[in-house]
Amino acid sequence: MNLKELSTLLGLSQTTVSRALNGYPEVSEVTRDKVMKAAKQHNYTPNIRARGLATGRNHAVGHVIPLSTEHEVVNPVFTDFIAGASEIYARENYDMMLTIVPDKTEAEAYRKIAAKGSVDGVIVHGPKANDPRIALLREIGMPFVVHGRSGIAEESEYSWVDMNNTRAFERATQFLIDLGHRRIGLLNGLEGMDFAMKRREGYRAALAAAGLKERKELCYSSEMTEEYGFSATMEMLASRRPPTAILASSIIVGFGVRRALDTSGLKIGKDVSLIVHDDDLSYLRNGAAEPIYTATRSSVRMAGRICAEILMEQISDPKRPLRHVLLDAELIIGHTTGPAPQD
Amino acid sequence: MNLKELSTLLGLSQTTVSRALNGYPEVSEVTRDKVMKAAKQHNYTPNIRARGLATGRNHAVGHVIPLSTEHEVVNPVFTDFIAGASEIYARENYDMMLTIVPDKTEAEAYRKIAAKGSVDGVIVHGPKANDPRIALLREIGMPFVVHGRSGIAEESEYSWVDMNNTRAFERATQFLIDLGHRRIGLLNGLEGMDFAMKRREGYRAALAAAGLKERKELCYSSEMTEEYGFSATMEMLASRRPPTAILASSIIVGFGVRRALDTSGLKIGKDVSLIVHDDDLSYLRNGAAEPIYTATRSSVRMAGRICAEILMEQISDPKRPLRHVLLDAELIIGHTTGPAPQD
DNA sequence: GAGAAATGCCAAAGCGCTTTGGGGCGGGGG
DNA sequence: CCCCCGCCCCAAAGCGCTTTGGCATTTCTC
Repeated sequence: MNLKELSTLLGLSQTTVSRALNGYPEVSEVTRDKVMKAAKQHNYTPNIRARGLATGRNHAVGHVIPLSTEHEVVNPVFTDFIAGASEIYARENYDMMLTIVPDKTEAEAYRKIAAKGSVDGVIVHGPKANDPRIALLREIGMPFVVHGRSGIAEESEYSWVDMNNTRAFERATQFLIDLGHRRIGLLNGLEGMDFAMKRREGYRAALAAAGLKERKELCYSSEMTEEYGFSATMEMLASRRPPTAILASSIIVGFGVRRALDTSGLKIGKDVSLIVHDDDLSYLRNGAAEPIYTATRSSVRMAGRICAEILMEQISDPKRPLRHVLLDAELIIGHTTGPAPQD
Repeated sequence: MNLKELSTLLGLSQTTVSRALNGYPEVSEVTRDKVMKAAKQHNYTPNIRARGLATGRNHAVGHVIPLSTEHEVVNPVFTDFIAGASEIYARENYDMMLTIVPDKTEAEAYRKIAAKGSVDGVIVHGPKANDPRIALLREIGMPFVVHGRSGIAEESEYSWVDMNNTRAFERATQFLIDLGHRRIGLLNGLEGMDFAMKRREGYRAALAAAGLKERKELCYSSEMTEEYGFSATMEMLASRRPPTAILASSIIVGFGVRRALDTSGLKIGKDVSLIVHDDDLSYLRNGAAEPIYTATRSSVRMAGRICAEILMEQISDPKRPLRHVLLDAELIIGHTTGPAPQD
């Protein structure tokens, strides 16, 4: 069923039917009702391509999600981020186009997407500390929102939604120091990612404030897998001066830490304390009633919603001022932290 | 840059340029070369909507992924499935449209997608044991491939890619029985999902073969979260006759089991054995060199690739016979299983 | 009651592409 | 020398929609 068929069926012109459907004031309420009913009855939906061609607007946004070339892993937070974003898209009747791209060829992917002209805007995932995509997108002139930030570009020059990584890890570290811990391991995300840099800064700041030095042998950074959590912890535990507390950049890494401690016969929250960052993923809830892990928490699904909302805004009126949203992570106390053991 | 501009720039007609670009034989090689070069140089890509309008083919496929309404969780295997599928799409220059839909309104979502006409085919995720979507899609007449199967429809009437859930869980159960286990807990996926039914069948078959009865109090089914693994295990352990082995439907559930065992002071692989199903997710690798968990393993990323390939086939030639791919899961031995403890 | 202002509808152009149905031009066969 | 056939290329139609500009018809104003 297309517009033409529907309109002849109704004995009206295509113009009128189109206008009735799109809420233009030039048609009477009686006609509009009739049209609406007929459309519903015949399950008519305007062909999105044709509409896009005619209006120049696509009612679609793109997500380009980077695939770590080295490790072939796509960040598991995307499911929830996208779930959040798609709530908004559904409401606004927007489509979501997904492209998974090896991180090396990302820039090219954006260019291609822009040239194909099938989306009205994009969301940038996983910004590096020094990310060329921001400049690229500004040059192309396509609306975009960054999930996170990138150290290199002026923050005021693009829209972003980020959590306060620095502050979160500063507080977590501080909390451990207050509990008497002096040797605190950091299992950070992949070096080069902006969020990882910022977390390390927070960690470092808290240490400095307590007059402690950052020790290189306690700082790891890698793709955030369970195996990484395990092996890095094992390595630290085997060292001459093992940590009494560990900061892990994700709950999955935390799983690995837990396994390493078990394997080593150490009691979590007693022999070694653990704080994880918790993205509040739906399939990785940090406990039901009561949190299991002490964690810095910030919902990535919420971030998805906000990103999408801002992007919609930006698309519908490109003149709108840029938006910057900094989400605060809460520090929630679970069962994996306790006072530093006396030695 | 559009076709018109490019063609006047070259002093050729739009027809010729279009044909040169699309590999039609009616243009000379010399001209084709010139056109290709110019296109590359000016970063020209045909507007996808216009092409779609003209050809009736969209060069896009849809993924509708169900969002568990009750639990608001989207299955974490999608990241890897989609990563696999998108390898194929990238190769064929297809776009991927993603829609996340509360599972209640899925049927409607498919209808809408069909009416909008923006994709050439879809992949069906998370089929229920009794899933109306298959009949619906056949009725609509849109090419589709199911990831998994659905008990209700004739398997020969649609294309699917599934792993051998029944066989995998039968083997795993068998393996535990051979180790002397008699009380084996099953932490299955959500009841109603086809894969969960099939896994339970396998479990039951192995028990029956050994002359054992399936015990209701040892069979759980739920959304596959860590918390579920934990609490179900705790519950079983607290019962009069706790299990000596547990079968978990995902590695994440397995994490929860591990935590429950730790909490209870039980040694995994000694006091209680554990086998998990491992979808071989990139961010949840079951160990690096050596597997940690004893597991039934089947790569969901591979399944994604195969689904996408079959769908492409089906789209390019709808007359092609339907395809059915049954992937076998391997049983890999890790450190979480051992002989049943003597009591 | 005549002119002005709404009101409700329509015809046609145009978005950027593919594709059908020619048409000019050079070369080989009769 | 003429004709016909390939080889290359082109003009124009059409995909399904929105939107501009315009034309009746009705309602209002004085």
